[in-house]
Amino acid sequence: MNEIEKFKEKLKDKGYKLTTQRRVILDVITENRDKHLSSEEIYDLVRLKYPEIGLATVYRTLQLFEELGIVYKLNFDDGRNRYELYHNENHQHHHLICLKCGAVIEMEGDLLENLEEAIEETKDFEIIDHNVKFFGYCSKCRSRYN
Amino acid sequence: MNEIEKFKEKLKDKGYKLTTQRRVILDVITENRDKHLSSEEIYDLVRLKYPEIGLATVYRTLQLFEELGIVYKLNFDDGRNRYELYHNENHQHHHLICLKCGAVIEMEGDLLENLEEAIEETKDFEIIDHNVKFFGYCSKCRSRYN
DNA sequence: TTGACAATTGAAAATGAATATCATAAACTA
DNA sequence: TAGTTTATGATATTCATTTTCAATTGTCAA
Ligand SMILES: [Mn+2]
Ligand SMILES: [Mn+2]
Ligand SMILES: [Zn+2]
Ligand SMILES: [Zn+2]
Repeated sequence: MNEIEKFKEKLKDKGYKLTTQRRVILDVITENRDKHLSSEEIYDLVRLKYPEIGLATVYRTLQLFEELGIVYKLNFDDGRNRYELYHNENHQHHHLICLKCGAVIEMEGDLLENLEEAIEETKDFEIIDHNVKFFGYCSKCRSRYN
Repeated sequence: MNEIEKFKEKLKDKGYKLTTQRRVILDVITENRDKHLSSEEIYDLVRLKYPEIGLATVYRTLQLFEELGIVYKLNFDDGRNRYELYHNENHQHHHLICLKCGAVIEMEGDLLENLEEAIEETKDFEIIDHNVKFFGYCSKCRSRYN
């Protein structure tokens, strides 16, 4: 079963229809799997392939994709939602955000075992997901420091 | 030197004036040091003491307090800014947010040594601050699970 | 203590991301 | 293909936050 078929099935499962718009939006996100695009950035890219699309459709579709577990919503504190393709391992990649140039670097590996264990024990809190961001200076920006 | 004097000095240092509005806003935040209030919640509390204050002043002041390191801006993904008093240790308390009741629990202690070390080494990234949130179910919500 | 001047304020308008509304259009299904 | 349902695009709306600007207030030197 190919990618599109899987996608179609995921939609059909919940009574959603496969539309050109949804397909194009998925394409754009897939072609930019390394990026962390905002809704409007996605809108702009989608319009290159499908100029008639409406902005509301993009917003609606991103919401839908999040529900379906196709996409993961990110918050980089820049006042807009950002999205990345959901890969199973999502619960263990962190984002490093450069305070100077805004670069976003991914850190694979969870490495939160200590902390999560301490939380579950001392706070009796069942962790479902986490959101870990580091702010600082990337290597480029460090070299041309002051 | 008392609290107000310190505050006055912090302002004067950068050419800011000590106004009644700023003093009242600081009071409200201080009296709620255990909470994580949003801008509008702060506005409502401030109005009880100083009804003539304008909403814009509250927003402006919270921004200013953040610049001055008096207050720390939080993002709990609920579409509004929240603030807490800055205490030196800020770089090491995490927030646990209950997905059911919205409770916010604080987890003292950093416990990110492993992770931060790995980042600084493998990514050559200098960490200035981090933002760590855990989403899950608090003990109350766990007991009346389903 | 006063006055000059810069900083601050409140009210109101403006912004910007996201959502809601609704008539029309496309997808699915029998 | 017809009939039903879901989806779409254009537009209006919401809501938090920011901007604007005339009027007020705090500071500090004289
Ligand atoms: Mn990522
Ligand atoms: Mn806190
Ligand atoms: Zn950088
Ligand atoms: Zn709870």
